[in-house]
Amino acid sequence: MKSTPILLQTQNLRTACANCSVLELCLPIGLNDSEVSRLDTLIPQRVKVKKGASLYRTADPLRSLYAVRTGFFKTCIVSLDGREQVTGFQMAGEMLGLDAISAEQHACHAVALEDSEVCPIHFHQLERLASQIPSLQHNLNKIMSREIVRDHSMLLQMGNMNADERLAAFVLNLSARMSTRGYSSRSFVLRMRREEIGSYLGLRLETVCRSIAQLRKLGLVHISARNVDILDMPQLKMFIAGCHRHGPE
Amino acid sequence: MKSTPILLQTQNLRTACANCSVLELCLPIGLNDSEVSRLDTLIPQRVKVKKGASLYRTADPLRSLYAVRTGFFKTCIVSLDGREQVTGFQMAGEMLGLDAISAEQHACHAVALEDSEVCPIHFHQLERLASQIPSLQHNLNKIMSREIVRDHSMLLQMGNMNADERLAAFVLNLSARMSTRGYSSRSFVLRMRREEIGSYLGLRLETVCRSIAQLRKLGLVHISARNVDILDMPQLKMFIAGCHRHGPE
DNA sequence: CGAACATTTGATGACCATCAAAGTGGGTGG
DNA sequence: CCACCCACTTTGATGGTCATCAAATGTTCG
Repeated sequence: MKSTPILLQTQNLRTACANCSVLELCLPIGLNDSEVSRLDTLIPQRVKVKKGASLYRTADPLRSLYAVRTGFFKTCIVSLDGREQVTGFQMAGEMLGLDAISAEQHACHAVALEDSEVCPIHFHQLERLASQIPSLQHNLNKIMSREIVRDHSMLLQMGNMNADERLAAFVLNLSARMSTRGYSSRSFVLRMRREEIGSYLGLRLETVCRSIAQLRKLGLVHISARNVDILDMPQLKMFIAGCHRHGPE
Repeated sequence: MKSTPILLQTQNLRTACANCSVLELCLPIGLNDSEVSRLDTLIPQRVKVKKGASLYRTADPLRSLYAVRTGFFKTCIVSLDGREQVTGFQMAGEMLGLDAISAEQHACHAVALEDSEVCPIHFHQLERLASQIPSLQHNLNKIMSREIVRDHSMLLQMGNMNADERLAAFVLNLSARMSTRGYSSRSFVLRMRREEIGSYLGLRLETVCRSIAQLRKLGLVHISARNVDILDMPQLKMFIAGCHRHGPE
């Protein structure tokens, strides 16, 4: 464990959702100016999290939810006997900590995969404010629901797709999220190691490598180290729809 | 497809959460009497769903969430190329439809596995009422969060457990939920077929059979047709904690 | 009671995990 | 700035687990 629990606090000046680059992806989406500034009051200061550091750990009491402002996180759970499962990767505009609401304590471990910055939102204050701002409550409901839909899609991948298909779906998912944030959907950089991709997809890291090689051989993507280039987006989408030969012919 | 979309409507008399046997497990938990009766007003009538019938289908517009009053459901999603994944089994006191909030339409297909009864709760009315009753909103948040935690636990099972362990975890999960509802945790009846268990666990039905045989051979459970008897609860729990020999010695 | 459906068990093979070793790249300190 | 080192990645060889195909047995319900 080289992760350090140190959270660097920054910016005593009032933070402002209104100026945030992911305003349109995040909790305040659709709120009017006055509502946004009321939400701002729940975020006294942003918090920087160094690469490799934990934002929170399993069983930490729920204090805040966290909106990722910049950077990249993974969340993982660990079974009683130490088996680890990455449950998600979170990028700018996405929320961390939703699984803590259920038992008032975090059910997973959140680690920054690069130097990152989050907006902590005190949860009980958020609930109170949400009861006064219907669209804020609705946004929170939608964000939680979206996470449920995403998880179900992962279950489909783990239950019904082979290694190559899972990797293709993973790459396409990242691609779509990059695109939503205004980055290229064709070319981007992976923030996580092969082992973490593997854990997320229910595969070993060697299998991830082999699937990368396979997709490259098919001319669908080129992945070298952490650099991803999607060469044939339509075919890649066809690939996960099962429209490809399962035999090598 | 033999499922019929017919929903039999019953009971014009006012329904009453207050008299419901799963009041303490369901959305109204912790509400006071007056709050419960306000929630009641959102449930004009209960709906019966025959075994094999669909409560809703993928892409149906979100109208209501559904609390299961009696019976048993499965939810499943289908990929573009027709691969099916069971995403959950729901019993009395559990909510159906949470995944529809995200896109205002259902993301899965809900089918009754036995004659069942649900309480439809008009979602937009629920949101409005929840903004007036903080503990109702909090309950909804907790229920959604619990679903997220459950899904993450399923991902751990699919990603890190072998077939025998998944089946053991599945049986233990049902056992705990039966117990919560006042039924025996040691002896109960499965409502789903082997194929549905398999889909849920990311296994083929034949593998489910073999894992059942394996757990029987180890003296942990006896499963015959749909009847489950847990013979050694502590050992069964140890089993999924990885505290068992992986080789046959 | 019988037909349709569900479950069980066996035989075989595919896919992926495991073990092993070589190759690559990034960060750090000299 | 370069070289070294360590962590990460890639590729190969082998075996185990689970999927597939097949056939027999059991169960349910009209």
